[in-house]
Amino acid sequence: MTERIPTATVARLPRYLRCLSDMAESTSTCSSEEIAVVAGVNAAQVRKDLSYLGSHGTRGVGYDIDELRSHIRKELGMLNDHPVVIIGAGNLGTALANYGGFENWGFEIEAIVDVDENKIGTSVGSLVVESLHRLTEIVNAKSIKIGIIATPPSAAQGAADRLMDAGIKSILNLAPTIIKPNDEVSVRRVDLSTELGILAYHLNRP
Amino acid sequence: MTERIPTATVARLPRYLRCLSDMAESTSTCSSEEIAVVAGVNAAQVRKDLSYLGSHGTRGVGYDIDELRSHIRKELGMLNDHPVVIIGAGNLGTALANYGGFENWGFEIEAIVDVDENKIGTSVGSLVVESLHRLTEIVNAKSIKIGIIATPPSAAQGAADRLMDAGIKSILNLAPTIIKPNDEVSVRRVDLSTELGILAYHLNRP
DNA sequence: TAGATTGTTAATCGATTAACAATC
DNA sequence: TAGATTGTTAATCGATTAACAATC
Repeated sequence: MTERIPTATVARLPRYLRCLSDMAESTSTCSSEEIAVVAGVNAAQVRKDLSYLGSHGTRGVGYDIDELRSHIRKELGMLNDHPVVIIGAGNLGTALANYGGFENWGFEIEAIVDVDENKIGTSVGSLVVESLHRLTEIVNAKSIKIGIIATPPSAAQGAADRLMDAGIKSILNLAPTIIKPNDEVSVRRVDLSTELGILAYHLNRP
Repeated sequence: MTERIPTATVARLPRYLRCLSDMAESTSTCSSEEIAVVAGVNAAQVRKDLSYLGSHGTRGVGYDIDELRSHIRKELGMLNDHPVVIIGAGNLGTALANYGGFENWGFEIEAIVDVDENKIGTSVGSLVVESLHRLTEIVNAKSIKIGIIATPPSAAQGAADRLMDAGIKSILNLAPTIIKPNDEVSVRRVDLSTELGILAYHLNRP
């Protein structure tokens, strides 16, 4: 139960959670096969993934949906609040600050910072853009552990360095560049150009 | 050369391209080891990946950077233009329409559509938001093969259905929900909540 | 008990990496 | 030729899946 869960499994758990939410409306119990069909994966995969959370199913019956959902939420840390800071108040940073999808996961955008004097002080949703210089102060005051980089690529490494200096432990990098983390932080990168590039590649070879 | 390249390799090629751009400023040739260090992967991996493009290196010497870059670009289809349509003119769709990172890949946002009467007709960058009803017409007129779904989750499947009806072949789904594709299209999903969720999970177990 | 379904083991598959012959 | 580095094979590693005993 406390052993390390493979990242591939962690990445699938939110998907199961969504399927379970949908299923909860019509039934209170479900089989791995049913989850598998809705989630579009193999039933053995579902059972294996769920077994990392401990044994919460009942042989011959299946899984109690509500119980399973709360186990997954607990495992993913969704029961806690996770304050987040965004670096970069451009289009993408602004979109994220206004993005509704984070809240029911416990992610709350607590601050958005930028270096541009013209942006500092302007409103983004319910937030006011702060100066990057105040990053450490803000991170400490709000106990922020997660930062999102939404800067242009040229500024991304600088942003990452500032985040690491400020004591951030996890970084989501949305800038199309590779940043060098130190040993203390985990980084994940989402590169929309690469995603489109993979689709474009498959366009040519069906 | 024309054999199928593994998706994992396709996903790394853009990264190599970026490293090569950086290196091109100081040298005209480089080894797999040098690329590996900058890209943060294993040198054998680099050679294996590049070997899918055919043998373009020189033993004892390394790779010609310019030549390798154009081989990768060609393989990824970056030499062609790829018109793209965005469904959803909310914060995320607007951010993408204004996102500069796509152009040098040959991706051009040709249209952005929405169902909201209040949004239709308004400007987003150099585009005007069009009605979703005009999707097929626009897709045909501009020979669009790639669509990006930037709607709320509840509208994502409908958006996907419209895209497939219109003859779109590749879909990038940014809505936090799973869409059911037909056999004709390839779909990739980017879910920022899940990415944050994975980071949050790692926060608790270092 | 008979039927259903889990949890887990073992088999399979695919991706990564080490090693090294080929060769510049 | 000696040194360097590719391209590729074989070994390793990890993830997925099939199979089935356990058991509700």
